[in-house]
Amino acid sequence: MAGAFSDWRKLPVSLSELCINTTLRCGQSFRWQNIAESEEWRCVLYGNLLSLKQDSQHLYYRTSSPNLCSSPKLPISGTPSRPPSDTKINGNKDDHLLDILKHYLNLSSNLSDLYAQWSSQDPNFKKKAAQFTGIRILRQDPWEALVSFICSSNNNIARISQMVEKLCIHYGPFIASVDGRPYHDFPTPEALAGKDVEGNLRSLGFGYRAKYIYQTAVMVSQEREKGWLNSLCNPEAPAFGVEAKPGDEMKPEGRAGYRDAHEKLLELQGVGPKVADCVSLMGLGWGESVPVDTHVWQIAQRDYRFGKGSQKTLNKATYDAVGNHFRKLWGQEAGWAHSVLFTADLRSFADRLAATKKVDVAVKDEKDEIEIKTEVTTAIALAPPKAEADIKTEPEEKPTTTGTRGKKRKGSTEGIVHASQTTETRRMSKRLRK
DNA sequence: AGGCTACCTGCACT
DNA sequence: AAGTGCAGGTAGC
Repeated sequence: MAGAFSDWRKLPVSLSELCINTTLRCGQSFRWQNIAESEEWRCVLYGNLLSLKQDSQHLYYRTSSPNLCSSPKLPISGTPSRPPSDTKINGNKDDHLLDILKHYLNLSSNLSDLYAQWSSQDPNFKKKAAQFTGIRILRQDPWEALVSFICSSNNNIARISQMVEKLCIHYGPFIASVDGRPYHDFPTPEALAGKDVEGNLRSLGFGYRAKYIYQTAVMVSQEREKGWLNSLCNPEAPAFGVEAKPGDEMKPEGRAGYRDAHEKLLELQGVGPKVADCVSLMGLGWGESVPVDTHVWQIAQRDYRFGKGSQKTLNKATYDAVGNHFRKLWGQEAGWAHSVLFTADLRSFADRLAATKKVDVAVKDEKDEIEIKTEVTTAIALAPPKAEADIKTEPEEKPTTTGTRGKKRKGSTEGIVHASQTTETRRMSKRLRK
């Protein structure tokens, strides 16, 4: 199977700037597949089968070799901004891959600085974020984000992922096959607007979302201008391959472009305020978008004194009030901060909070820069439940990491075992230690 | 305008 | 072993 891929290339990134093990499975993208044996993550991006893994200093990436996936693939039509994936055979395929990665992983901004800023404004964020560093908002394809989050309504992450996988297999272009497993890209709006799509999706287990997806695909592919969805992007964070332009000024309810995108998304079937905000944040690059779902509403009530007095229920007014509050508290990238707290609240990450024994955070000023020292001490593994002897645990990932094994809940073993991997002790930079 | 309720499905939990 | 509740909501009264 290694033969199907190019050699690993690496990019220097610290775990506090990016933690793929958290970012790729915290409910942003539903398409990344974890390969347990090789500790890598796979997904098709812009027609390329991409593979990622990470250690404390580097992000490693590779792609499936083009000469090995010889089957003629159809051109992806209908998505104008999607750049051709297999141009420049002898050109810089590696550079192209790196461009995709930097864009998708949104690597241009300094996450440590953002965490420091959010922490200084909000004690609750500071407390929760210590165990959840390196969470980055991905810049996903807007259409994929739209369909994925239509699927997400009244649903759980595991099934959303299954549904997105089915969309790709049944309606997305085939890209490559590895270990007998086919990898497809995400389907175009045209593909999902075809005949019998609604009925087929229903029989594939999509439930009432089948109609929403079909109707939205028809609207986007037939009742809107080509490139309409991408035109709703934040001009400072445009679709892949499009040049960035300056945006407008921030306001309490968000920038004008964000409000406009939100309003237009609401016209689509199956898209309410929450889904519109998810698409705005993760697909259109509007950092101030704060999706308020059941989790966030609970967080707002529990930690930010919402839900009292007149605003008992989560209606339109309360929804906007929560978003405005977090924008005021966290600033222009409030949606990023929101995502960190959302992840900390996910059940599949619950062991990370339970296992954490002590957290020390020190912030120090050095000229213009702010350095953060974060030290997270994790409890030694709790005794695994009885029938667990044969459950595979990952080999020691790093010599510096204490061998923890997540407290296991009944059932979902895999998520928990993986969750504890990312909790580890980090040291400040040498520079600061002097 | 704001507050219900039905809606598909699979899985954890009783 | 069948039954219940819930999961990153939305549309339509």
